[in-house]
Amino acid sequence: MSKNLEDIARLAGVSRSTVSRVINGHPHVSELTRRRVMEVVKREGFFPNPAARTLVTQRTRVLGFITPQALPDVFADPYFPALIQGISSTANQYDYALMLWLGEGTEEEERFYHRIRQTGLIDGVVVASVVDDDPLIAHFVEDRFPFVLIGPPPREGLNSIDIDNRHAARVAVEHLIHLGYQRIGMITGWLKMPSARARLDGYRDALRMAGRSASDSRIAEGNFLEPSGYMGMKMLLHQDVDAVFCASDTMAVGAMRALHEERLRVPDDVALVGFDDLPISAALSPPLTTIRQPIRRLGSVATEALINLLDGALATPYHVLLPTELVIRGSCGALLKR
Amino acid sequence: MSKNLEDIARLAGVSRSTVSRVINGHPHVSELTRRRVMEVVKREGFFPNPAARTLVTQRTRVLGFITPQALPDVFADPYFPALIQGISSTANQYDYALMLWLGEGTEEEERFYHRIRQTGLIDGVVVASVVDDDPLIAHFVEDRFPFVLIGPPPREGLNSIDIDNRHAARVAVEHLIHLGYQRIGMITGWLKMPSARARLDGYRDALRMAGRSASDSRIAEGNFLEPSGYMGMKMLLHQDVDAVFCASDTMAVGAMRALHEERLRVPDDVALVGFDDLPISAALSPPLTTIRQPIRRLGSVATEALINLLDGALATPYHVLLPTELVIRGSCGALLKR
DNA sequence: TTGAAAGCGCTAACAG
DNA sequence: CTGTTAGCGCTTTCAA
Repeated sequence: MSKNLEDIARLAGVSRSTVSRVINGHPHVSELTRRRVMEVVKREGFFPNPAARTLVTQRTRVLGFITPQALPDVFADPYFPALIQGISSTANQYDYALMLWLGEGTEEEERFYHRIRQTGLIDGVVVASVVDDDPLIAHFVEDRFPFVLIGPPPREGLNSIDIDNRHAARVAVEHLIHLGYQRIGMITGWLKMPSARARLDGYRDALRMAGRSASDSRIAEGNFLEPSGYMGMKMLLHQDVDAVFCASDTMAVGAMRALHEERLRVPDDVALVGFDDLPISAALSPPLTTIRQPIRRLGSVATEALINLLDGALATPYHVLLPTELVIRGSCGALLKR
Repeated sequence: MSKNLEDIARLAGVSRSTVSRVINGHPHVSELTRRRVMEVVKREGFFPNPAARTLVTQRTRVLGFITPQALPDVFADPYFPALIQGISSTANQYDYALMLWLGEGTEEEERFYHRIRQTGLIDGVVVASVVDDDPLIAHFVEDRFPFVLIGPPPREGLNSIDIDNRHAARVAVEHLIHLGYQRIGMITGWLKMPSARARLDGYRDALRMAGRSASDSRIAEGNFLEPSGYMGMKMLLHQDVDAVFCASDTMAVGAMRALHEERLRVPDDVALVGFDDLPISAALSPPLTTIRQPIRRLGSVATEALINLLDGALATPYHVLLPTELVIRGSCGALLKR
């Protein structure tokens, strides 16, 4: 049904190879033939069969995006859409298509990996949201399959990109310190994830640099989700905190719920800082002070890095940390005069 | 580097065709050879080159998912992740891979469509979040390219699936009516989207069936997003409403913000019902009464339909409306004794 | 039940 | 500058 190179060649009165050359923009084609061929190509709405092309070039111009963890559980929020938007738009910009694999948890990583590889048809992958020592990574390394990581801390031989979680967390906590809070607690993310640990480190950094001891009794372990924020806050209230840094806005919402339930006010009784800057965060009452991350950008930069890697133009090892921004709203109150 | 059929054939002492038969599970292969071949295949970790296979079969076992609108703007929320999870997991279940295209708004639909088609490598697509008479659809129809729609109202010759927006909205508003509210307003979604209009219709249905006139002055046009909920509520307050049905939870959050600002209480001064059941909705104060939609399921069912379509096993025209669920929480209060 | 051989549509090396 | 030709790795008749 659909025409092929041969048909176009015949229609244009040239050979198959000439049409191929024209289509691929090779030099050494007379301006006249080029024009004649292009005309037929346009008229017939012809485009080369990608499978055939792939068969010989070994390139598909398709990228993959993989998240082994079932994302919507971990990042119930705009993280995933924003990331994927960044990846998608950059891929398109460089004329790549995008394939997607979401882990489901129900399936062993081993099978997951096989599904990805057997599908073939991808030149390289962006991998996000891995837990530590994800076996997936080991496989990619072993198979020498091109990939770029989003999220994990820089490591030997891996190309990766992330936001500066540790620094961002430090900034958040320093904000509380500057405002005069004395007993600052933290509700952490899911500590199996590097980002969660980095934020915890940042919290400790801030306290240490302010000459305070970071008592572990003021640290509640959460998992990024709302209920864990609620429970974490309940727990921290026994520790008499006057401010809490939450490793996600979602947990901050949970913390607020706990506070409301106890008839405590934000920020008067307990101040709150979140992390993410969700769309709703500005609409909470009080509006949440939080850390904004350039998630979309994260996806874009990772994708660009991958494409460069495929072109042999990436200076490896490649490690980038994107800066974040403290967004000050009402949940921390003004300078305390204590 | 990677082995091919020929290599495996040699290793197993059979011909290329026999290996192909074994791999594709054809009958008429002796149990003995089958076993011998499979052993070599396993040992060598062999899998057939998908491009070569596609070249001859004209099938890729790859599905596409397309959303022409830049989703994160329209559905700032879990809609997108949930939908894509449903699609992805069902595709995987049937041993299909998934490709993704997100519209960017910056690009004309014409080019968008070409990008998709030229990439080739997909057997069919699931299309979500189209506005009315999206030119994309016309193209697919014209090219006889297999697709299933998520979201639009049933239409001649198109296979589509959706939740029953109209009925769901009616249920939501009837809930308010039963509770005794008298002046029920609505903040609509982006009326260019069929789902937004269907919800508006449902609102009118409920009022009409209760023998009330649906005064348009109590309808505020929004766009699904938080700020439009805020503004819509501000406007409706002039209309002296005692309850408001919001076409999205996100707008309900905005509405709450407006109410707080005016020092009005929910539900005592104004009752609120949302639509979506976001994770945070249960955590609002008061917790939001809302409509829960089976978004993940929507993706799954659409994908299954597409796969059946590809297998020539779909009874067309195919139109399905998935049921929703009213989730009653605190934002509507108890039965009023008026 | 198995093998030989013909293509699927394209790129690229080689001649001319 | 252009055409001829040999594959890329697989499926699928057709014979045996």
